[in-house]
Amino acid sequence: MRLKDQDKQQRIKDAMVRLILREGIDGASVSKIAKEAGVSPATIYVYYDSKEEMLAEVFREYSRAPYRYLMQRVRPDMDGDTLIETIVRGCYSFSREHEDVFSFVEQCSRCPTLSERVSEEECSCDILDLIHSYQTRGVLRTYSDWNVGAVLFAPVRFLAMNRCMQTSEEDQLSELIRMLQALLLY
Amino acid sequence: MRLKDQDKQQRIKDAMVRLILREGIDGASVSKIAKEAGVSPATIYVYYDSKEEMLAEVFREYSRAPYRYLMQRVRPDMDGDTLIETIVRGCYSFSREHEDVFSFVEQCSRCPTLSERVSEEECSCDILDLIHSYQTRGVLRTYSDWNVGAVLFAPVRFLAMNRCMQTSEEDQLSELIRMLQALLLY
Amino acid sequence: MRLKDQDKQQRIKDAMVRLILREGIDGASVSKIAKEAGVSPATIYVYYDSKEEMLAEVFREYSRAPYRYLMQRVRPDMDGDTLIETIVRGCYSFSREHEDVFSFVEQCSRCPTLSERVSEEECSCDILDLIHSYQTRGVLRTYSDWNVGAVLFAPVRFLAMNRCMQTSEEDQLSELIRMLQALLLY
Amino acid sequence: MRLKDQDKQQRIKDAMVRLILREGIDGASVSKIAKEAGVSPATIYVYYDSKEEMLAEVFREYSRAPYRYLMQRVRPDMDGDTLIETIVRGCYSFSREHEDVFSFVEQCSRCPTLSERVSEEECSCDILDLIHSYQTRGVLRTYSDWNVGAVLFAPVRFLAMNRCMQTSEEDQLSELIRMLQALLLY
DNA sequence: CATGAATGAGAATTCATTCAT
DNA sequence: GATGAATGAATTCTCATTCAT
Repeated sequence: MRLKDQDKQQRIKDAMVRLILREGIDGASVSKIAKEAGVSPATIYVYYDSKEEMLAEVFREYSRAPYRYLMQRVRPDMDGDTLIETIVRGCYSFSREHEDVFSFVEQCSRCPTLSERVSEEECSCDILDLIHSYQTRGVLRTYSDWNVGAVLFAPVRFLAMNRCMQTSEEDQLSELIRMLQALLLY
Repeated sequence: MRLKDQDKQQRIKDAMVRLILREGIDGASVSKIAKEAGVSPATIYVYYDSKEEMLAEVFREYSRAPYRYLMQRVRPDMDGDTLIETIVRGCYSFSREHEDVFSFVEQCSRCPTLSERVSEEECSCDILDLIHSYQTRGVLRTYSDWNVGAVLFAPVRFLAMNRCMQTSEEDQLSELIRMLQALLLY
Repeated sequence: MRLKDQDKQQRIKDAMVRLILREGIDGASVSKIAKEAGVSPATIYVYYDSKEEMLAEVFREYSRAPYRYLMQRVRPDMDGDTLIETIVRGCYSFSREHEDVFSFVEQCSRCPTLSERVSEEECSCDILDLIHSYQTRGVLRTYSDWNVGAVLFAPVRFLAMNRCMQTSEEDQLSELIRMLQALLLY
Repeated sequence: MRLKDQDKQQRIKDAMVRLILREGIDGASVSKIAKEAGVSPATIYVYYDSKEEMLAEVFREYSRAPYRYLMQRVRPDMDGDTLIETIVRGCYSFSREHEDVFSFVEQCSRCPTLSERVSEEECSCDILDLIHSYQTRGVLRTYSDWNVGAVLFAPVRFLAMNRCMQTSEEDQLSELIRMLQALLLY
C-alpha cells in the first residue's frame, strides 16, 4: 500500500517534469499531467494542495537533484584538477541523463513566482562545503561562494542549454574544464 | 483608414514584458497584457497572429537587446582589461536597467517551445566578432566561441538572477571581473 | 466518483435541437445550448470533444429518428395503398410532433461539413427493405431505391418545410398520397 | 465607376456563396467573406447594412436563380414529355453548374430565421404559370400547385444533394423523368 | 485512497461592426 | 466609395479545483 502510493506520487512528478520539458511550464496543466501520469486529476489533489504548491514543492526537491548527482561523483580526496573536471562533466552528464529534470529546474528557476521560494545557496551547500575545504587546504583559490558557483555551474549549463555546438561536445567540455582549472586552481 | 499605431504595438510589447517579469510566463494571458497595455484584447490580434507568435516575435527581437546594449558601451580601441570589465558590468547593468526585458529573455530562452526558434549565436555575433579581433591581436586567449560566451555571459547573468548576494554587488562584480580578466587575457 | 448523468446528456441534446429550431444552426452557440440545458458550458465538453463533434454525433443519431418513427407505424401485412399512406402521413406527422428534430436534421443534412458524415442510405435502410419486399411481391413497381426514396420522402418534407399551404393540410396530404399511390402501385 | 461598384458587389456575393458551400452557413464570417472577395470588411457595409440583411437579400435574389435557369430552357410549345424532362434535367444541371448557389439556397431555405423571409411560391411562379397553361390545355393532370412543385422539384434536388448514386447519374435521372411523366401527364 | 463528473472562472481567439482617414 | 485599424461582445474551449461515490 505504502509503495503503491509512493509510486503514484512519483508518477505524478515524472509526468509533470516530462510534460514541462515537452511543452514548457505554461503547457503543463493539471489534467494533462494527470493523463500523462495515468491518474485522475483529483488524485493529484490527494498529494498536493494546489498546482502552485505542487510546482513549488517538486521544484524545491528537484533543485537539489543536480547537486546530489554531483555529490555522488566527487570524493574529498580527489586532487583539484579532478574535482573540477568531475564537477563540470557531472553537470553536463546530468543535463543529458535527466533532460527533463534539468529543463524543469532551469525553467522554474527563471520564473519569478517560483524562484523566490528556493534559494540556490541551500541547494549547492554541500558542494560549497567541499569547495571550502579545498580552499582551506590551499588547492583552490579563494573567491566568494557566489562567484565560484557562478563560474563552475553557469557556463556548463549554458552549453547544455544550447545543444548545437560547433565542435564536438567532448572537445568543448574539455576546453571549458581546462579553463576553469586554470582559473580556480593555484 | 487609420494607420497602424506604432506606439500601440510598443505598448503591447512593454506590457507583455512587464507582466512576465511580475507573474512569470504562464501568468501572462492575452487579456492581462491587453489591460496592462490599455488596449482591447482584439487589438493584439491586429499586430500578432497568435499569442505564441507574439511571444516568439518579441523574444526574437529582445534577444538581441542585451548585446546591442553592450555594443554601445564597448569600443574597439579599449584595452583587454577594460573590454572584459565593460562587458561584465554592461551585462549586469542591463539586467538592472531593463529588468523586465532581462527576465523575459531569460524565461523565454529556457522554454523549449520558444528557445528553438532563436539561436544564441546570431544574437551575440557582433560581440563575438569584436572578441575575435582581440584574439587575433593576441590580447585575448583563443578559446572556442561557445566557451568564451559561456564564461563571459553566463556567470554574470547567474549573479543577476540571484539578487541576494552576500557581499555588496560592487565587490561581487569586481571579483568576477578580475577572475575573467585572469582567465581570458594573456 | 459521480456517474455520467444520462439525463444530463439528453438535456444537452434537447437544448441544442430546440435552439437550432429557433435560431438556426449558426445561432446555436455552446453557451446558449448550455444555458438552455441548464448546465455549465464546460459540462458539454464532458460529453463531447468539440461543438463540431457534438453536432455530428447528434445529427448521426437523429438522422435515423424519422425512419424509426415510420417503422413503428408500418406493418408488413399492410396493403400497398395503406403502406404509402402510412409512410407519407408518418413523415408529415413526425415533422409536426418533432418539429425541432425535423428542422435540426433538415438543416444539418444541408450543411456540407456535416452531411458528408451521415449517409441517407444507412438511415432509411429498414424502410427500403420493407419496400423491397413489396416490390418482390409485385405490389410496388420496381424503381431504384434512390428514386423511390426521393419521391416518397422529399415531397412530403418539402410540404412540411413550407407550412403555409393554400388548401387545408389534410387535402394537400391526401392528394399527395393519391399521387404517389398511382405512381408506385401496380 | 458604376461598373466597378457592380463588380465589387458581385464579388462579395460570389465570395459569400462560395464560402458557404465550403464551410457551411455558420462558417461564413464577414471577414472571411471580405478576404475571399478581395475587399475590406468595411466595404461590405457600403453595400449592406448588416450581415443578416446581406444574407437575406442575397438569399432572396438567388432563390429565384434556379427557376430563372429553368425558364430559359423551357418553351411554351414543348410537348408534355419534353417539358417534364427539361424541368427535371434543368434542376439537376443547375445544381451541378451552380453548385455554390444551389447549396447556398438549400442551406438558407432550411434556416428558420431566413426562410420565413422568402416564400417558395413567389420564386417558382413563372414556372407554375407555365404549368397552369399545360393543365388548362389538358396536357398535365390537375393537382394543386404545391403538390406539383413538390414532386417536380423536391425529388431531383434530393438526388442532387446525395451525390453518390448507385447507378449512373444518367440512368437515375431518366428513370425519375419517366416516373414523373407517368404521374403528371394524361 | 482514488476517482471521473461537474463547474465557475478564465483562457485564446473571432465576430460583426464602426471609425478616422 | 473604400479602407485597414480598432474594439466590445461573444465565440469555442481549457483550467484548476471540488464533489459525490
